[in-house]
Amino acid sequence: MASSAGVPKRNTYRHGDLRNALIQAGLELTRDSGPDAVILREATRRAGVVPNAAYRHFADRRALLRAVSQAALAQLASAMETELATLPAVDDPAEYARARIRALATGYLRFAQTEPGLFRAAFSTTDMVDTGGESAAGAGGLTAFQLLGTALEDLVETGVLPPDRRPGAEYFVWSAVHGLAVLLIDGPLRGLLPTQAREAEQRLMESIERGI
Amino acid sequence: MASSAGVPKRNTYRHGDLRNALIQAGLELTRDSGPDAVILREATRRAGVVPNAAYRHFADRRALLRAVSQAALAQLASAMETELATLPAVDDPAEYARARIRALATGYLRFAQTEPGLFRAAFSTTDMVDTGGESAAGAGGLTAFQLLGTALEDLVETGVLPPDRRPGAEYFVWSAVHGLAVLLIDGPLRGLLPTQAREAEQRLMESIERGI
DNA sequence: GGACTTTGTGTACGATGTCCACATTTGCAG
DNA sequence: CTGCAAATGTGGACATCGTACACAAAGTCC
Repeated sequence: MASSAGVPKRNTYRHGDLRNALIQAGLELTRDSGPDAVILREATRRAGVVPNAAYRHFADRRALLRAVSQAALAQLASAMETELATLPAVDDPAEYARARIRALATGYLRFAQTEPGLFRAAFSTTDMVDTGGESAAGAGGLTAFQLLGTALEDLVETGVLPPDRRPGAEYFVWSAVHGLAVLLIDGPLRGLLPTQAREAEQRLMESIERGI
Repeated sequence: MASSAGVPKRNTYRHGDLRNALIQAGLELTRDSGPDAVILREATRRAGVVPNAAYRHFADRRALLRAVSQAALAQLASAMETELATLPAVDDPAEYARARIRALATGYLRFAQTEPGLFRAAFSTTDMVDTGGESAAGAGGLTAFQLLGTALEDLVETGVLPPDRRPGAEYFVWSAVHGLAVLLIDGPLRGLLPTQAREAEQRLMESIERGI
């Protein structure tokens, strides 16, 4: 019932790119619900391979989940980069730096709400030591945190953020944005109308700018 | 291996308080890791009852998990109340109102770090419609959000928070605190030394006060 | 062209969630 | 009281999952 012979039935004994196929399948699985939906057997099924084949590429289910998580983090980073790219040029460098922060936050929140399953997966694994690992980076080669970091750096250089308030700033910004994202998709703010969600986002970003 | 006859072996046919026993067992299970550890069969085992008995009290595993989640939310609220209670009296009502907010945040963060498993469980269930349900309230009868709400109310009354900034304020405060909690126990900030965690908390609370 | 390594297969086991039929007890109507 | 329905617990069964172990096929390298 889960898989109805939708697999191309490879004729080579080797799959060729199983590891990636499994991660891809994992992404699909997590997409419409969350990391719990990443079933090892189902992933191998979709890759047209016997369950145990997965163990040639991942130590166990959790290892697969970690890889999927990395891929999801990369997508998050890409979403943020994309949002950055839409920024129109602004004369005032200070204002531009501020706009970049807002854009990053918007990209983060947008991604969380558009792809809650992937977002959950991205932050699921308790033992993800490497949110900074290169496999978590977006197309531009930077991870979500590095993106935020450089934006904060610019904020300091343009004189918007006093240097003595720079240390720890990412903790605050990131916490606020991440917190809202989580509350919106899993927490008690889930079920807010899109309009209300936007209001909350606006309100949050104002407070971030004021509080940073 | 999991359960080694540690159950009092009831002699009555009826358990008497199975529903509660199951929730209690669920809390124990979730305590040292998270909601995934809430195994229905294991819970019944600990209650000294056959697996299917659970279905007389819960529709399925997820229903049990919801109940456990509510209980965890209640513990969170209690932790916050406790933190509130430790506040020494202060003359300045404005300063006192501010201190209450800080205390609530501290209680929230402390609970998350002391009992990460319970904290995860509290916010695990995707369909928790009732974070405001009475079963989620602490000893004082208020839920975590109600506690925050009344504190914000006081902030307005004492003139600290301009009334026009009141709407949506809880989204911001809560997001920031919740976000840090999550990042600290699951996210990339996990593994921060306790001292560093405290610093991050301090920094966050300053920014919250500034940004609110 | 053979030996070694990598990758996929087959079979099997224990554990879990849940279903269905049955057993025991409680509580209430008469 | 008595008897019967509702509530609660038991037993057995099934599909599914993660994973272990032994084996098979296909690359790789001398």
